[in-house]
Amino acid sequence: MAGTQTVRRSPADKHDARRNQLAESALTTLGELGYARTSLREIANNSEFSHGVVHYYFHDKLELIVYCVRYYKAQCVTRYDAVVSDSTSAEGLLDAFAAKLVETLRDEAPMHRLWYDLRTQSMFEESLREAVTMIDATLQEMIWRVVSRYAELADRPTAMAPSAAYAVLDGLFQQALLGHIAGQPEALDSIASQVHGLMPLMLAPAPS
Amino acid sequence: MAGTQTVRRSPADKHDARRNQLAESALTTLGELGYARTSLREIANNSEFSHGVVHYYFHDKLELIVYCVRYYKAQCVTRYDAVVSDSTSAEGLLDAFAAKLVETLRDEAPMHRLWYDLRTQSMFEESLREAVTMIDATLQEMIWRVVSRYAELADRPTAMAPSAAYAVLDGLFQQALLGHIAGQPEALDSIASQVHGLMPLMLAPAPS
DNA sequence: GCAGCGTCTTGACGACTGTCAAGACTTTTC
DNA sequence: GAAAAGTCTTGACAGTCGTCAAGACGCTGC
Repeated sequence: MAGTQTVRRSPADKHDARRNQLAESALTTLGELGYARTSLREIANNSEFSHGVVHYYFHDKLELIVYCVRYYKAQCVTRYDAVVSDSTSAEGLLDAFAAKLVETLRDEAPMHRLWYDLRTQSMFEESLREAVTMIDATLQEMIWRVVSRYAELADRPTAMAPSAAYAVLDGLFQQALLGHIAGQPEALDSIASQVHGLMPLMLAPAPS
Repeated sequence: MAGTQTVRRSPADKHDARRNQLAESALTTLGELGYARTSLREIANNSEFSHGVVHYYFHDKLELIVYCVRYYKAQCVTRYDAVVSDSTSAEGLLDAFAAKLVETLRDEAPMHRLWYDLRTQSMFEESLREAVTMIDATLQEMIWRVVSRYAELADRPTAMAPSAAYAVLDGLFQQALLGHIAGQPEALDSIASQVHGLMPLMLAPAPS
């Protein structure tokens, strides 16, 4: 309460800062190794601390993982906001959206395979389910902002429910990620053209 | 070569039979626990053998897993063949296909979450990649047989590449599986109606 | 019955894991 | 500057894992 100036921060803030610092180290490790092969010692090795410190800031390994997942969400959710707000035509939005998809696929593949890993693990481990369900809903909203804005710019109503639109685009993205990681160079171009072909189908037929 | 009658089988056949028997025990365990949490001892517990026998029939844990994945494929690949061959109209095929999707989702959820688990793990573990890529291609062909037959019956050309059609339907299926396992009762009805809405979009617009 | 072979069990090994307690080091407080 | 509180390291624990060697069991051919 008192003394929280620019330099000096409250102990609670510092505590949270350390948790975030550990979360970032953990996310790096998780993105490299995947959920199953990531140990607390390996996470600590990728940070500037020793392995015991994790239990000072997190009660559990699971608490750390869930914290990481939620922390990661905050970075994801605004990814396409610029695409939505900056586009002035349906075609322009589509191009920008596809380009952003390709960019995120190329630059953040480890984070995305981690997401798919965690989502799949939640089918086996109930403790992950709540966080995963919440993020999945957030991602669906994110996609829907793109699709509904696309419909608005095209002056045509949407022809698909938000959940279906998300599932379908997610399927394309996941396939592209798989191909990209497997070393197929055509995966990036492929996702772009597939998205260009698919998005118009999400709108009601144009009044011709 | 000699003496292979109805009753007596060659040692090589018996060897293969044991491998398949172990593969089935392994698949049961993998479907319950997932790739990461499945140990060789647990697999052996779900069979009538002890944990050491695995190393008699398989060199590695990984060799067992890959063998399982390939073994599992043989059961998958013909799943929708009856749908394709028995349908006489586009609407009939669509209904049968959607019903089969719901049935497989309801009755074989563990096997499918295992498939998604292994496919995701292949993004981290290269040794799984070859088998996964091969199965993915086989599944894509399976889906394409459905879609192209659907187009044939509807007397309209397809408007989507095989890979896109597979990715899109796979996305819907995965979302439904996730919902179903998370205990959402509406997941089964939802996938049926979503597929009904999506499949017509895979064909070129009807000449009206 | 005995040797030989294929099959399977048992028990052990080294490595790795999450967890936690004991204490060292640093910072804050009075 | 001493005491107290907060922060971090070290080392150990119990457990699990994949792997493998040694040997037991059962079957076949002689």
